[in-house]
Amino acid sequence: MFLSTSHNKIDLKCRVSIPATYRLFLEKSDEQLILFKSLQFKCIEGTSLSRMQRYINAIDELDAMSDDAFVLRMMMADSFETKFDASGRIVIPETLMNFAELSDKAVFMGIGESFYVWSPSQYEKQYKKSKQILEEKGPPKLILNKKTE
Amino acid sequence: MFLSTSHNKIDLKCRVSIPATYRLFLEKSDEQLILFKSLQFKCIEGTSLSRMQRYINAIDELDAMSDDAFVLRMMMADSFETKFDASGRIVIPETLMNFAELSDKAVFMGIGESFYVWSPSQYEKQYKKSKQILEEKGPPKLILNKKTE
DNA sequence: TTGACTCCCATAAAATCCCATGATATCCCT
DNA sequence: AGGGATATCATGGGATTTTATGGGAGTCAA
Repeated sequence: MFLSTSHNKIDLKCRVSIPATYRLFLEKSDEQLILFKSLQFKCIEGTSLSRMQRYINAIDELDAMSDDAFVLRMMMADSFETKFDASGRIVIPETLMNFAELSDKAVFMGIGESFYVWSPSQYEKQYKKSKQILEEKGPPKLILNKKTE
Repeated sequence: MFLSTSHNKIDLKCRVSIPATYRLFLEKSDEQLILFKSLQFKCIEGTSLSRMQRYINAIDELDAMSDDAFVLRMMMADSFETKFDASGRIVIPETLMNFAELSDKAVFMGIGESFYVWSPSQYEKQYKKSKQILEEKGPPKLILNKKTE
């Protein structure tokens, strides 16, 4: 599982250490790491190859000219398979650096099956936003055991 | 897996470097690269020989005398098995150069099981369209429903 | 002999590997 | 529970390899 948050440095070669817990999770399940542009936020999303595979399979099931197919193809085209170096770092592709407005610092935020990579300022913004929503609207209704019908 | 996007040059001999990640994916699974006219767009589609076989099988499922089968067979007839040179380039057949309106630049767009080769202007168009759909309609439903299984 | 195609060599830029180090965290023995 | 020994983590930088690209020499066929 990808959990917890950590703040790591991005060096001049765009290398960044993936938090050890994330790395171990991937290694233990013998998975490749995929990075791609988030469809919802100005951040990078990271996940396992096999999870990405699910979306790839979905493309074949859609009408090639459908709106969903267009968006999914773009998502694949903006995805990158990454490799760890000997010390557990990856290189963030330039496209993704620009998209997420990253420069020298990255905030890793684990959300279970995947994780987000934010610039510190974007992270601050999202963090404050969620805090504000929580204050205004109260805690979300969360149903853990949802009955199907 | 064919992922990510790259912009490569086509030289005077119609040679173009296949992105190293694509090439390695094919080599690792010991597959030949097939290029053919896209059935949906004005671009070249590239895929492995074994996936092409599935296309051909799908055509056989159709009524052999139908217009659909006829059109599909005509398109498939213009598919090419390609060879890499020592530095990982292929020569784009003239038929495909014309069909996709390619001249000196090619955009490779990985979409999972296959990839597209666009002229820069056609690529722009496709990219903008998917971006616009994303803005207007939001992410595909299956992305939001992030349940495993 | 004139194209068209293939093989071979060259190179600048970029990606990757390799080694080093300080800071934490973890272990282990008493 | 202390407290030093050991491993791991995050980071830096140089050396090496790979990638993308250009161009020429050899080959085959019409």
